[in-house]
Amino acid sequence: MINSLRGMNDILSEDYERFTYFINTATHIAQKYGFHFIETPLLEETALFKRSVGESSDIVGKEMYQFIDKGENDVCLRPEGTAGVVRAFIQKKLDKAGGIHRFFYHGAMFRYERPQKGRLRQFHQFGVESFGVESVYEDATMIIMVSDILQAVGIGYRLQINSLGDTNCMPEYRNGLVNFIEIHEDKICEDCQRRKVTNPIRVLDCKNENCKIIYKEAPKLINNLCSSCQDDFDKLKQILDANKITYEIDTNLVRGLDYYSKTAFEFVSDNIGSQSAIAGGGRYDRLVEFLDGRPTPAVGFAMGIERLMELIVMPEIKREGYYLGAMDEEAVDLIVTLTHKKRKTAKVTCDYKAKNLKNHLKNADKINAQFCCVIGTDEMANGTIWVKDLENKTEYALSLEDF
RNA sequence: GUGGGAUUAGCUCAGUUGGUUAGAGCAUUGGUUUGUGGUGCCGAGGGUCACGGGUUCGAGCCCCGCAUCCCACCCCA
Repeated sequence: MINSLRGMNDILSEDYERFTYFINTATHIAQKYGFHFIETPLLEETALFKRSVGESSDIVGKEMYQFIDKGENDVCLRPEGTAGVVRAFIQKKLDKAGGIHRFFYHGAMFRYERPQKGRLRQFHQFGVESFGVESVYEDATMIIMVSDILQAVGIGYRLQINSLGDTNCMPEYRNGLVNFIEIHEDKICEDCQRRKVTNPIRVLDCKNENCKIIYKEAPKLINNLCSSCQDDFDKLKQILDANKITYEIDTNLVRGLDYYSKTAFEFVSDNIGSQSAIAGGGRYDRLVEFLDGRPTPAVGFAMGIERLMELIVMPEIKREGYYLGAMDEEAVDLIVTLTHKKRKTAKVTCDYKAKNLKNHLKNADKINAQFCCVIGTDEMANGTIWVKDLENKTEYALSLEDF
């Protein structure tokens, strides 16, 4: 038997119902916010991710499905959605066109990691990206949209926010942090010593207990923001307060992707194990120009659908459609014909085997049909079909023309 | 990539110190006082005990390897 590859799942039956229910709900909400669907390729040039997600990130460093194709191109299965959308945005010259462009997407992402609950090698994200809006109102709108989506599917969450600064204040802060790290260099873990060179901000996120204690004394970016970033962060909090979105400020929240600046946020759930981040996002004002576009402010988020799956509260399933069955072999042809006629307007399931009434009722009930319709000898004789509404238990005979 | 646990019917799980033919519930399927479901009763099918080796007279059980899942680390959605 051939099995699926490690960390790659089939989605069917009940899972598929949940999956599409989420996509449909999120799509509907994104459209209400004025976003438009965008589909980008699963395969992109490796350089795209190296330049956007960043060489120092774990994603690029060790988690990419990277290979050389038959045309000798260095390519990757996309590990996240933003890079491709930004590439498309630039390639279609929307950066030069100016104005505001808002997109949403959903689809498979690939990361070569060790799988566990809530972490797969092929997984699915729903995300949105907004280009051309500098205002922090847009950042808040992103957060509120995530909140709307989660609420719509019945998922509780905690929201953590932080500001990562911009080109004004971040470099200065980073220097200060590196100085601090160097003073304590002999006491921190190996990972942090590496991070000092590759991406010093990441040390704040270190899980090593010893390191955590040391970094309590470290300078905090939140206290070193330039006035523009500080104003935006204050405004963001004010907007969230005004819209009754509760949040926690997590000064150690540093997103793992290099392209973020200013607003960073993460939605977490306490009910799904250690892989608790269910949505994450933030502002990335520099990314478009990093990828050779005209400088364009941008902000977005992504949600991990598999992590949401078991939390989604599904709407009550309602009885729907018809079940047709025959009680005599001679009536089978007739109910098959009626099935095809009825399918033009309704969901219809047909049983090809003659059975007694009890069996048909059982079957109709099992598939959640609203009407169980049966033809037996009596009906054959007088040209009718027996119909029972399984919801309100009424039953009646219809002439075949009226059915 | 590192460490730990698990793997027995379609699903959820029992299975004694290693000892005849590996069980249950649910699901599937057949019958049922001969045309009334979601909730009766009786029966049936369904297992290479993940896979590959080893120890033993004998392995679901012990040992080694391997795959997958789960948990933790790392990191992220």
